[in-house]
Amino acid sequence: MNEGTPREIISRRNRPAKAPLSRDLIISTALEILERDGLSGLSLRRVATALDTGAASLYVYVANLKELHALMLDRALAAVPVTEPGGLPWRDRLKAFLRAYLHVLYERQGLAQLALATIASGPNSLRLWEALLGLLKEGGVEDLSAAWGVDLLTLYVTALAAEQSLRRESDQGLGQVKNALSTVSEQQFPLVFALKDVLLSGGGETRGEWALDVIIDGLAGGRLQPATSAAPHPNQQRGRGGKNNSLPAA
Amino acid sequence: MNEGTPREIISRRNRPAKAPLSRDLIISTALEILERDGLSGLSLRRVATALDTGAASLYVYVANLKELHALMLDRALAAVPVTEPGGLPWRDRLKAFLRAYLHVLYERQGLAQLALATIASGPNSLRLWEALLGLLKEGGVEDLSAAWGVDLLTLYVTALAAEQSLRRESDQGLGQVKNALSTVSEQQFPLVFALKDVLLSGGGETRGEWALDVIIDGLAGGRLQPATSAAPHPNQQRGRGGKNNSLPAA
DNA sequence: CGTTTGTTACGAACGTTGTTCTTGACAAAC
DNA sequence: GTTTGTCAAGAACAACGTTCGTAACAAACG
Repeated sequence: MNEGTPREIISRRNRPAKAPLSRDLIISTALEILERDGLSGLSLRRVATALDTGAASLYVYVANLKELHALMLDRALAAVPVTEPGGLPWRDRLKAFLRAYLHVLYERQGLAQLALATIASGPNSLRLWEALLGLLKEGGVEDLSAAWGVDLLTLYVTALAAEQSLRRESDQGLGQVKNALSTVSEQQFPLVFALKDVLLSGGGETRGEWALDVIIDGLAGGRLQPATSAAPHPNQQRGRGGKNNSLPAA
Repeated sequence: MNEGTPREIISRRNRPAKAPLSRDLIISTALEILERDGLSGLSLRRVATALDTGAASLYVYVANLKELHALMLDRALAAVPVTEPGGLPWRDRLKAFLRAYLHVLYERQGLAQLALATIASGPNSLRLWEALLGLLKEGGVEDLSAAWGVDLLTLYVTALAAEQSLRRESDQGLGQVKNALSTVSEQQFPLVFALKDVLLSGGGETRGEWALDVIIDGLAGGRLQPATSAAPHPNQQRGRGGKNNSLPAA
């Protein structure tokens, strides 16, 4: 453990053309490979080859492939802006933020799938959490709902990006579902049969917009009071639509 | 392709103790291994070893590891019941259904992570889609919202189960976030600092219940009319709180 | 009964993967 | 000039998915 020694990672030997290895360089190179070849094309050995070195050399700067994944995710999340664009209402700002989040995940091939498999807890994740909490509290969402809402929103945005990312590799992803839907018999699954075209519609932006609206509606409108006790009332039917908000506990 | 020949997969040679290989047997064995060792512990070779055979033998019945994953997922989803328990209101039935769905995914170790990485289009998925569509339409959700809502609900339930499943491998999952949260400075991220305990609270059932309520609220209350055109109004502030439920179709 | 045919089982092998061990090279400190 | 600490990187290991070739066997055919 080198504690107390604030080591600089400057190149100690003067290599002529080859840049010295560093954590940042490894992360950048890995992100380039991820963007070019997708998540399945990313491996430690490929990163090492791109850096013109051996795979073992990377283990000085990165403990694990998992740790590299986490570092890559946090680095990529730096591209999500949190500065609010001005005097827009909180709901529009929240949607803009989530849209930007979704966009960053959707932009880089394989990043969303990486985000799903990685628990994000780096400094950039904290920055996004802070921004989300601020927006939710600004909208009048109470503390507990805001805290859990952060998790709900980030989790769903990530999952949505990953799903749409899977669909882009179209032949296996969308084609398989399309095939299954086209062979559905009306008698067995009448609703699926009737809506099979609608089920596949709305690719790309439209669907994400709609979904974000749904969740924000649920978060903002319900003014939810999650049960703080471990065992909530089983029949606590939280009121919807403004009516019967105060049911006596059954 | 052997079309027209309805081949029976009965054992052709009379093996004394060893059961004959079959697709179903492979799937069952794979699910057992998944439950015991998790997704990372599942491999074709392990399945083959458990079946007392070589890995190459499985390729007669299963084209791919990916295909085996899809088959496993569909088999596991057969455990989700769709029969409604009686005269309960649709909202309770929907929640019960989703709870059961979540439970099945959460029960088997690694199944949720498998579900996230696999595009489900087997017969059992169709069965669940049909049930979900029925429940949503019963609640007055219109066609387009219902169709997209099926995707939203299943995607989120899967992601939620996977997240909580990741947390069960506690030392890496939850501990990492807990660590990051404990070292947050109040000045840099005041909101995260203030809510750091709440952010981690509500493990297991409570959080899932709350999240399902939020989404159903958003789906049912908004009476959403997703924009069918590519460019919806930017300032269309859809009504909340039970008022103006009957928007004219845009 | 002998031969052919089609299918299943499975060892062997190939190319990758993540990770560790070990050796060698080099700059700085003594 | 020698020692020390750090980084680079080749070699090796175990495990992976997948393919190839071959042996075993039931059924069909002569």
